Amino acid sequence: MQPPSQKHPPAKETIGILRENSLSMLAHHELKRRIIAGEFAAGAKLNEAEIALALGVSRGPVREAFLALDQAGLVRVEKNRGVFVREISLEEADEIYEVRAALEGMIGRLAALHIGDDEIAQLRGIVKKMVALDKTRKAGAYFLLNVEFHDLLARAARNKAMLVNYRRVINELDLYRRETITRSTENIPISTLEHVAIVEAVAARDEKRAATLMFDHVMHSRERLHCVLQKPPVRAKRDS
Amino acid sequence: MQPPSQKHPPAKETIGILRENSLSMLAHHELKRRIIAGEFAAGAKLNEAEIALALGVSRGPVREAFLALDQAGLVRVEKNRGVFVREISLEEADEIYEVRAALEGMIGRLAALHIGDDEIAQLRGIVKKMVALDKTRKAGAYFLLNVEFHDLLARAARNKAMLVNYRRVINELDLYRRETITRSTENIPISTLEHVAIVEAVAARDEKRAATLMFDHVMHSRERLHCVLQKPPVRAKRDS
DNA sequence: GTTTTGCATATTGTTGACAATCTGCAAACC
DNA sequence: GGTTTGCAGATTGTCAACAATATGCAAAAC
Repeated sequence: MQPPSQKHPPAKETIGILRENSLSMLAHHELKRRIIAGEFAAGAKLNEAEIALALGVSRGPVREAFLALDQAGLVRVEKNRGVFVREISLEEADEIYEVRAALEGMIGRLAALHIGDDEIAQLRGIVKKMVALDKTRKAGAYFLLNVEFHDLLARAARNKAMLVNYRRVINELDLYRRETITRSTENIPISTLEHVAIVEAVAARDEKRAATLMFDHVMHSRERLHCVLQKPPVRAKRDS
Repeated sequence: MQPPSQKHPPAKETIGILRENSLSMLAHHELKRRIIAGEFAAGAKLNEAEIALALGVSRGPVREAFLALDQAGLVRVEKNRGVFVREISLEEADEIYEVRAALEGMIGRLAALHIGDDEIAQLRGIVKKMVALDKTRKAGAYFLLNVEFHDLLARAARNKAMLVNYRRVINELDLYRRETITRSTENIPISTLEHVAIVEAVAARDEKRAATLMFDHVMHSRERLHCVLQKPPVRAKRDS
């Protein structure tokens, strides 16, 4: 990538990273990061040669990363046409919210069983910051706290398979939420109340209540999203 | 792969498949099929060159397929060492069962809302065959009916995201179940009774009951697995 | 006898070249 | 004028060669 004739090129650090990860994996992680961070427009075409050049590798590893990202649901691959950042429609987001609700319900149940006291304290700290933010109504800061809150609970569930599945679903949802540019702040107080109730249930080791509260919290979030978009939720009726 | 000088090489059929799928995708699907079918031993090393030769393609597409299969949780990739058919430990299987229970609960709920009368009839047909099998105690045939039963319900939920996630989890579980070679048949009657109850709840459009029954059914399946293995389920206690 | 070192082999990681396909535009045709 | 046909350029799909790494074995060292 660059001549090795430099005082101390990242050296030990870089060499360690290169030892563990192939260029494909590096490309995979970097592209994943950029997509989630929103550095590519939704539906944007990702040019193989261009990205290979930008990452300083050849097209092979980039192609391998693309296939992996396709499985992760972050890009869409069309034969002979290219790969595109996945676009999530409102209908798809609704479906994914239902998957998330199922997972979060179980996460609440498991967290109530396995969470440690230190983690409960951390949850309380996050909620405290959320309450403080209610006054300022800063959507960006609240969003980050919300992500941290739910990820902490997901880790507290002590279930690696659950954590992997949860994060994949969250990544897909972020792909959509990125499109609803600036999210409304009017619902923050309600959401915060729900978070408070969840922490109490988990801290009380009440698995049934934690599961129900988490499930409902996600489904309410979905409804709140529709409120903001001023559209009724889809699939409320029965089809054949 | 072979000289084109043959009367009618698959022609239209093959050309159509080749038009839609790249060799990477073909390799991905074929390897996925073989892994799920159990044609590779658990933990077996998959040699790039060997498989490329067997599939009649070069190593490139095979490598791309490997990375995708890694994301799908079917193989494990170790840098500079190779890819191996993923081995699922009992502890991992326990975790995955909890993910599955969460998803199946939601599937029961959604299926009760959206399933069609024709599908209810199909479910009843499957259960009928299961009841008939109770007498013969053929584990293999029962296993296939069970897969069909749950997949039909998953499709009846009318949620593509849910279906994708459900099938991925099932594939991972099959990796484990394949190891518990011949499964005990003693629990078939109990499992069948649960299936009957589920169909009734779904047919009655009772979403709450369908959700609970499906969730419990999966968790009971997990317990039955442990019974057969004569080991207590893990993670019954609380860790820090 | 045990451990270590060094090589030979096999396998994976990466690359650049070539083939196949798509896209856009302009000329020809009706 | 509108449609079709046929390039030219760009992009993707595939391959085979080369580089880097791991593995196993034999010889040397202690």
